Amino acid sequence: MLTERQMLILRLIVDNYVLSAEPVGSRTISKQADLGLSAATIRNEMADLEEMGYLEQPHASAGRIPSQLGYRFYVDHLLSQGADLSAAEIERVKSLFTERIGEMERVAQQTASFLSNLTQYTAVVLGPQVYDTTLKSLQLVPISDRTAVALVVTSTGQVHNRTVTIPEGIPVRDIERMFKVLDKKLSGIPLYRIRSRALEEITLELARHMNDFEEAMRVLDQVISWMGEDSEGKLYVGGTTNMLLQPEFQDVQKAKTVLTWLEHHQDVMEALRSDETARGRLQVRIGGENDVLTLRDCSLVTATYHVGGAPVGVVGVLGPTRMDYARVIPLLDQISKTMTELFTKFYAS
Amino acid sequence: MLTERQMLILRLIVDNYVLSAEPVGSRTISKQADLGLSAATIRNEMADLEEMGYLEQPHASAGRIPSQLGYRFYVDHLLSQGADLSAAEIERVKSLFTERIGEMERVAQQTASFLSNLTQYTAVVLGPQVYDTTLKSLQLVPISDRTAVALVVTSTGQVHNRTVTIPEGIPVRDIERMFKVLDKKLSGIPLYRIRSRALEEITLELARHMNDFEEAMRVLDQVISWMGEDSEGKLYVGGTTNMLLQPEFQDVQKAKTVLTWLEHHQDVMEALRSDETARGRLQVRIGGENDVLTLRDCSLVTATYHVGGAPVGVVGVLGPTRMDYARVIPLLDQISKTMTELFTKFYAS
DNA sequence: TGTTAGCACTCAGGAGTCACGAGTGCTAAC
DNA sequence: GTTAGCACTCGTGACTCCTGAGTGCTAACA
Repeated sequence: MLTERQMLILRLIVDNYVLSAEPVGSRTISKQADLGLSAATIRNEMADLEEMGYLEQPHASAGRIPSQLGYRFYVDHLLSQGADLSAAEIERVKSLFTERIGEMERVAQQTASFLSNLTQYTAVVLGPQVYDTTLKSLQLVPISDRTAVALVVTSTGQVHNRTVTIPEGIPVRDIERMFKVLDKKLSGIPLYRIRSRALEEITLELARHMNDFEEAMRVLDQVISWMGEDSEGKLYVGGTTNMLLQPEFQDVQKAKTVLTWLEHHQDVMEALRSDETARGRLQVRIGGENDVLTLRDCSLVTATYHVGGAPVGVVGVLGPTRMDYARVIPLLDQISKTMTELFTKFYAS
Repeated sequence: MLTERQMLILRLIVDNYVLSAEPVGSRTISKQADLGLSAATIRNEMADLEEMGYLEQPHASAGRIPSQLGYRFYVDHLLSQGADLSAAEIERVKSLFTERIGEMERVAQQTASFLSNLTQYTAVVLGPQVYDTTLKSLQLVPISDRTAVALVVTSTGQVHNRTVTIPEGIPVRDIERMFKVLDKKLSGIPLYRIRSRALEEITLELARHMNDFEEAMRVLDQVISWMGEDSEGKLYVGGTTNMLLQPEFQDVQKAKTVLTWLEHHQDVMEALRSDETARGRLQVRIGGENDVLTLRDCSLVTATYHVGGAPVGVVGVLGPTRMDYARVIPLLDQISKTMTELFTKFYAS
């Protein structure tokens, strides 16, 4: 639909606007572009682009800014070719991950902080999900007469722990024994199944070992009940305050809504997870394309990382709609690839 | 130095300013106060108070606002009497803590969010320190051939874990055996000592059991090395964005400095920890009294909570200097008391 | 001697006006 | 199809003026 020239102009406008955050005028383009076109010509093209919905005019005597549709076209068609990182940059990303291997749980945290530093936007990382991971070990460490710490280690190397209080009347010894039985019986079983199926299966076994069965069950439930919820992976946010660097968030009220949203990890995770299940590996949600109303002035670029072909987590960058897509997208692409490599290598057992 | 009447006026000015965030004029006071004094009289007193340094005038034709010294006097002398929570409120605070016992690690987090909700300021909680706590259990759970998760459980019920990579050439079995030996040898020893003393002590023992001693030592070091650092307790922040509610932070630049500071947990922890070692149980740092330059427009009210007489953590509220001290101080006092009770009861083993 | 009424003075903030300039749309000529 | 020229638009910043809240001071009062 668009002529070559129109696409070029649209691209130049987006590029300029991303950089300056101010409406781009025809003269600016005519001076920059190699094609020797006068401002008047550009103006005609701009008018056409506006009519087609790719550009907007904040007010009559201002330049043009890209519309949501404009960004979308830019991302879909004007970016793909040659939008890759240089070999040097790829190396740089990789080196950041190889430095401190062996602290898997912190990788997500580090990635968030690194990514936000690099982009000057806010970074979000959804830690590896443990849905189809299995139980590796279940342990109980007594602390005092009535308290103990229950430990759950998953096949992905994640550790979950919960302090449990032991009801009066039951010796800690008994509970310890119960956990030892469970450890043997349950290891290797997927986490999400443990609660439903495994519980029944071991009921008989347990009853044999224990007197006060009912009470003991309650203790166990304290540990197991949260496995479902908690197996969802944690959220890591980096560079929240970078949002305040952007001119579009100089208004405190506007900034507050976004920052508050970022504080509600549940909501953020939901937004990220919906991308995880999407078809593509890399998602770009521009402004109103976000389901969340709060993000109508923001863009969220996300990439999933995988283990053995299955998506296990999400890396994302949140910024204003006027985002430097040309930089963020390849970067995120590379990072998610590197994370996939890393996690695959690590979890391969 | 101050007459009764001057103190009353100072108190009224602070009370009003805290509420309205706008300079308080003489007429406002004369209308409110029960003492039948005209605005002119109040003006005279105000002029005196200003001369003494307790009040300030933003500009000639404006009302007065409390100076740092004014707040200090208010906190020190005008607040103490009857500045306690009502019995009902005390109950309310207590009930919030009794609801979900058994999740000690989350208490700090919950307190932060609860406190920020209640005050509309930002809340910071320094989780229980584990300095003089001892090792309860040290365990290794193998994940794959070359990786394993090391678990450290402390006498306070906290769990630390780290993924370790096992160097080629050493069978996981050997490492497992080493950990079992260590578990027995080290349990009961204070965390901060483990690295220095215990290592030497068990060297001989270990050498007997293992062939590739050097390499194994490296694995162990991965686990132990971070104990010192990590035993410092974690920081929990709640209601960061509440800062943006305050009129004094409507300027994005001002807000950004404070919010960014809050993102640097190390710095915040340092600020809190300096209060922990201070004499009093309850600290009020008003504006420039804070060492941190960033906080010169803020006040930080902190209270320590204890276990067995020794301070183990800090609860704090961060807000503008124009803070509702009359509300925050008793609240924080009560919360720290309740936390002390709670932790004491819990850690008593 | 402390308190009050009255009055002149100050000053931040909002409303109104104006000029500037960046940018557009349109028309006519190339 | 492209461009030069020109009239038109409109946000922005500078300037002025006005208002009202609040002060300080003085003189009178109890």
